[in-house]
Amino acid sequence: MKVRINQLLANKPVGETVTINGWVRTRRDTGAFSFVEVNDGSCLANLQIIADAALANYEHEIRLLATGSSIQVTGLLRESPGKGQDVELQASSLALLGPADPESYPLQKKRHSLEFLRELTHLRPRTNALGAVARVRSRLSFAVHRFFQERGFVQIHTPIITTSDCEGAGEMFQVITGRETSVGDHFFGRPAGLTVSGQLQAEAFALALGNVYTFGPTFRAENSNTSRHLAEFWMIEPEMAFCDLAGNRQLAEEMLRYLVNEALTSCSDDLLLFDQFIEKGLLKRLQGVVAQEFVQISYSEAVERLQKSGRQFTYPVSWGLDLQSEHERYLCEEVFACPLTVTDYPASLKPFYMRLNDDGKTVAAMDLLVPGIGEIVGGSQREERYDLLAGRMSAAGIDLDDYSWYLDLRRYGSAPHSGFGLGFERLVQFVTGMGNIREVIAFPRAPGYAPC
RNA sequence: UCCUCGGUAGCUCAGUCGGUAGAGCAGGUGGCUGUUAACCACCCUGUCGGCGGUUCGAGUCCGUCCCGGGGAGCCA
Repeated sequence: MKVRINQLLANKPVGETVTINGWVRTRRDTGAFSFVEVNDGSCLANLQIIADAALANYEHEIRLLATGSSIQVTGLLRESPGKGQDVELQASSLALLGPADPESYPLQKKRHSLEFLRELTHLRPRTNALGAVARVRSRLSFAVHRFFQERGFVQIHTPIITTSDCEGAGEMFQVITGRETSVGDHFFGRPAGLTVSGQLQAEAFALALGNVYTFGPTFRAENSNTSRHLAEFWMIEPEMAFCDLAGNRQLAEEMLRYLVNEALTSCSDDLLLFDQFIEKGLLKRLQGVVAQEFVQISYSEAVERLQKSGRQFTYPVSWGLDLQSEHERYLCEEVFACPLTVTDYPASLKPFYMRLNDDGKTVAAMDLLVPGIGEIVGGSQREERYDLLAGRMSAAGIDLDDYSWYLDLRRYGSAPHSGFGLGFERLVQFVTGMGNIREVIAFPRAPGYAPC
């Protein structure tokens, strides 16, 4: 019976004959037999194979098995007399499927730096840490859908090629065919780009179906070279009709807590590895996120707190100026030491679609900041009042004709509505403790960087 | 894009005052052992990131470019 190692280690069917497939992590020889540790990607743990010298291919194949080789093993599962594992597989046959030349195979049975592994984008999922990231990411992705589906949200596949920019979301990649010969000769009849956000289109569906969400790739042509930016990343964007900023904030916090809890319960082995080797204290931090209420303050309160802190900052703090990274980090990491939502920013700092508050100066915006990463969620209540929206668009220099469809949503049956964007990779960073966002996506894209 | 710190063996790194390069791991060979980052012995391994300059002599000093880390801006 062909089984996966995670099943085998969970059920421990001692006395049964099973077949496993996987890649050799390390081999140790004794006089009469060899220990072969195999990993099949189903879990972090390896399975220890006992390959006896009596096997036909022992001398010319098994004893030469190198790290990275793929093998198929059939044998009897039995309790292990040694320390370090409960069960082991006594091989009755061991077939070498794909050898890996130890002279040239770049992955060794030791720890490599994450920077080095990044140069081996195609091989790094075979390592403990990057394999664990892939499993955690997959669980989180699934949990995102479960979270929304359990709450009656409808998933919308908003367009990847778009002709609507979303102000404040960054620069767009242009989409052209290569056949265009003159300016104005556009495949779509007008200039098009890769989406920087599905928000505007999601709003159209929220104002029809109530609660919707998108979860798809997003593209930003910004020349950002940081540990938390990618040119191609995945974003989750819920949009809710008849929902104000408070409800919006509540959903964001509930969602973050739900997803962290999902990782804690279904990826405990992988998280243990991160806790040990990637970020000491990760588990404690994540458990805190699940247990405690997040802090919420307004932008004005934040400015006040920063001014009264007595702390010397590089950048000035004054009402009307944007909060700098150092300010956000101070509040989030030192003052509160927990996820922090900052709301109601000055209108001048935020894009046109955010709803103007009654004070006439601020908008119903929110940024959810987490320690170590900074902004993980950015959202707002949307401006649902036609005149106010049109006014802010004009002030921003936007051609109203280009966005007449968006204004229509306010012209007919407009309703208060809210939504946010959650950067999926930043979530995976937060959950795994990975310091660089390029470690949490399979094939990262960044300025000057797209190797495969 | 800006600031800053780096780039030396397959990997992780050391290299003093400028005098021609080393360790651990990996790899190879042999030995030993229910081992588990196995262990012991021996062997192999270099465009010192590229180009140019200073110097009798450059891994080391200067210029420049490329690449990487950290920070900043932009944001998710």
